[in-house]
Amino acid sequence: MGVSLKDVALRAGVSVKTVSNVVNNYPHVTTVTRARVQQAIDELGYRPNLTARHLRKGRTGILALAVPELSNPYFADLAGAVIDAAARHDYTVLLDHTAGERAKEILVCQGFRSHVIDGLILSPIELETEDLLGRTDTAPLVLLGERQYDVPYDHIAIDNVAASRTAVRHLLDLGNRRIAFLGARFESERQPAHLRLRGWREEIRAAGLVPDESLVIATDGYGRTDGAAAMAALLDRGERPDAVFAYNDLIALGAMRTLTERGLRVAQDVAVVGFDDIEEGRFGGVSLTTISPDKQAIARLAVDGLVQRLARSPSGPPAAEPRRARPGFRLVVRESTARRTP
Amino acid sequence: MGVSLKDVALRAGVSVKTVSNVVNNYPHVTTVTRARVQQAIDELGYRPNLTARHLRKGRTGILALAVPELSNPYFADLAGAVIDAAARHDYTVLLDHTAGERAKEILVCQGFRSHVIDGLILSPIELETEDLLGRTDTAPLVLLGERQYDVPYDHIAIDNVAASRTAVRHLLDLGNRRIAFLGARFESERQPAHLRLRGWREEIRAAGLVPDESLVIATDGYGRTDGAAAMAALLDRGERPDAVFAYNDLIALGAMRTLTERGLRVAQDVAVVGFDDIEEGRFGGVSLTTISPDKQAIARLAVDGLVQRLARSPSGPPAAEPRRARPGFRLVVRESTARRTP
DNA sequence: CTGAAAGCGCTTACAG
DNA sequence: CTGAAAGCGCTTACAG
Repeated sequence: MGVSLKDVALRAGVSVKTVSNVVNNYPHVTTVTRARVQQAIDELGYRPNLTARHLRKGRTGILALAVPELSNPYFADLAGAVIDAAARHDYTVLLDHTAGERAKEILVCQGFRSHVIDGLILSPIELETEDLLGRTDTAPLVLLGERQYDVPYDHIAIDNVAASRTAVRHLLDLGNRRIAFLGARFESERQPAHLRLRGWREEIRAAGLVPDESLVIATDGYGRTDGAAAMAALLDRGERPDAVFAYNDLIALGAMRTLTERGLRVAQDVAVVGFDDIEEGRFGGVSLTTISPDKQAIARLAVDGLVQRLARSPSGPPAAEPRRARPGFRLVVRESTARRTP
Repeated sequence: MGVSLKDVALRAGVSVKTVSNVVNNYPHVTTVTRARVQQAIDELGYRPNLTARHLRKGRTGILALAVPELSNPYFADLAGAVIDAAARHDYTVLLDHTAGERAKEILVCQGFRSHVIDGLILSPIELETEDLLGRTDTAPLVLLGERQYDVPYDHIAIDNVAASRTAVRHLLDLGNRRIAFLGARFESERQPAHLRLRGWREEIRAAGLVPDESLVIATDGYGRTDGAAAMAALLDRGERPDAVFAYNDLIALGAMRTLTERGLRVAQDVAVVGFDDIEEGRFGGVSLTTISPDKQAIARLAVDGLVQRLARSPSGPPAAEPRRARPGFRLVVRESTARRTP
């Protein structure tokens, strides 16, 4: 179908080697030869077959990124940042989403129909340590996010406990005492929300208070509707916190919606802090105070780590020892925690 | 590095052909042979090299999707839907974003470092007809969205004029007469917002009114900040519309933020309608009335079209004649256009 | 039902 | 500075 190196070589009256040299911009090709080859390329409309090149070189130039949901703006933004970071190294990104389901996460880890990728960046939710230990795919893997694993893979995550403590301290400084925590799946040590809940507990204790576990509400998922339902459940139980710290912005935004519907004023009646700093939080009726992780740094660290490993041993088992990177975060104060006017 | 078919064949004491047959689940392999081969595969941990398979078959199993921005929830949701639709056909998705810049869109069209893909789905903003006519890449292409081109490629878009008219009629039915239009790049016939602006004009005329062009505001981009700025500009000019129809939800949400900041009540003072039906619109302080395009259908039509073409002529020039598909849409009425209590 | 061999389009030592 | 040839790992007519 396509035009091959051989066709170009034939037309230019040189060997394929020479054409290859021209295509790959190798030095040491006579100007005149180069011109002749280039002309043949143009006339024939030759385009190199990357698949063949990949087969030969053992690399594809493709990185995969798997996140729970693209519909969560945090992950959509992260994906954009990863695509940009990858482009800087001439890599292209294959995107997948797992819905946060263990089976799908395992599939992705195992290189499911993806022997085509050079490396993988995964943001897991339900994946277990054993799934990772049983991994047979040889492409380098970088883990993202709050989950903790004892496995020999690079791991990139902000300090979730410290970030949560910062958020809770802000709420305490404002005079709040009954601070609710809204989040999903924090039962076990290893689960996603665990570290943020721990930050909530630690900071409340550090203030000399006793964490009120009845103010901890488990959401079903990580979306706006989950936050709205959790807030409603809390209020229905007759609890009336003076502040809410949510696992993420989406849950916080859902909670704010419920507060408004119930006639409670965000900030004045109930202060709210989220986590992620998605742009949406800045544009609601009341803008949202939140923890802003450095997404650019996360994307860059993930991609750079992969690229480095790839340069060292193309698709081999972890050569260098696994790294844990800690990108930064900051608290962004907005209207949802405006100081109450007494 | 990896284990090849040959290694497995050697171990199982059969030819590579037989191993290939087993791997590909071809019938006509003795149960005993199959078992022996399978055992060798397991022992060696053999994983087929997809790149080699691709080279041989001339197909990669990868579809590319290029959207303007992943940070726009509409496109993030669309990307998710495309990934799911592709998975149903055993295709995987390479994602790229163009920032709506012509140069980047051309690059994507030309198969920029992407001879690895079987087909391309592109949602263009600035791309011109000539860019498309000059396309040399042979991978089938499906165009998405409002832009109109006279080119031999599949095009999938809802009826933007009809959708806009529906939105404006809703506003008129509510008794609004001064309806502003907020959108980007609608100057030329071919530009993205042109059809939606046309719908605004047509419906106002159909109501026996004269479209007031001073209520048409060009935004810089398609985001929340652009909508907020456009609304502010309009109010600063002393105009006080009784309704706003925005090119998309993000612009509408930004406009709503400005209205609130200026002490105007959304719905009671100024009704607002957006376009896209992103989830965020349902959770603001005031939920947003919007046009909801059938994203699932759009994704399905795009992927199915590509897959069909691929089945026919793997990466050849458009064999079948180009199709224009028209997925549906509906108006979703929410609080931002609640009937005014007189 | 299975084997030997060619070839997908490229890169890369190895010669000259 | 350029050529002839092997080989990346697979699939697929062609035989048997």
